[in-house]
Amino acid sequence: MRDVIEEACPLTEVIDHVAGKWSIGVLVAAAHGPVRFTELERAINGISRRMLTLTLRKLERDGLLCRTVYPTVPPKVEYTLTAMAQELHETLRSLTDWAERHRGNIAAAQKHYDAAERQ
Amino acid sequence: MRDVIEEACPLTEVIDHVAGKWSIGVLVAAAHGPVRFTELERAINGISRRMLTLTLRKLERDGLLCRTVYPTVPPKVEYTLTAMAQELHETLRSLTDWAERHRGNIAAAQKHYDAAERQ
DNA sequence: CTGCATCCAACGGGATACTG
DNA sequence: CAGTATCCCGTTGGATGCAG
Repeated sequence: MRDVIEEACPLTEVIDHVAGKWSIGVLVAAAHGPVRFTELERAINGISRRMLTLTLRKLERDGLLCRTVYPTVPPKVEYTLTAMAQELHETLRSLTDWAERHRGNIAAAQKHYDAAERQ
Repeated sequence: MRDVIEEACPLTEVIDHVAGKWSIGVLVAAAHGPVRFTELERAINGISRRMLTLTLRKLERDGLLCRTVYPTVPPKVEYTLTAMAQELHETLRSLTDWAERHRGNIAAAQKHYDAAERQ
């Protein structure tokens, strides 16, 4: 069998861009237009300021998020998905569909597996 | 804005199933038929026995992988994707496409971002 | 051949406090 | 408002050795 890592490489790259605990949340929250820092903080339940900042920086670095600073007082910063990220967001819909079709099966499989182990 | 976590939930679930460092590799390696433990170990470059085992168990628990033991000497174990996992594997193709279309842009964005930071 | 057990290092991520 | 700085801990994953 061929080296599978090389074959799967582009796939793992995508995953890495969104694999953080909060990346998907930001992606979804910013999908329908520009969002401000505090809006994100409220929309993404449980995220800390620190993690929000880190996630935003990472997504910005990857070219998925566009950061616009308005030099006002108090400061105002808006985050927008890039075209690339919009496309990704739509692509991810098929994954959501898969998840919704099979989440029941998965839960059942896990339950069954755990029951068998405990014996 | 609504609670985004809830909305993105099924999506993060899928990611979790595949987010391990090696899960995708196993998924791809097993996509074209049953594979044995040692085959996987060789196909997935750099994986340790420990991590291979852990990854296999996790995928099996999630109902993505089917484990068949042949009670021979020496032992022989085959891993096969379940129908659900096959479906997932095909769904992931669209992600691969996205990655291949944009990996250049992403690399450029990162380079640009890093250059701007270093000033 | 196919694992499991143990030890250990690195990293992600939470809590908290401070700032332009 | 939109961050940055520190500290700290749990989890992930690598290395190695043993076993059915």
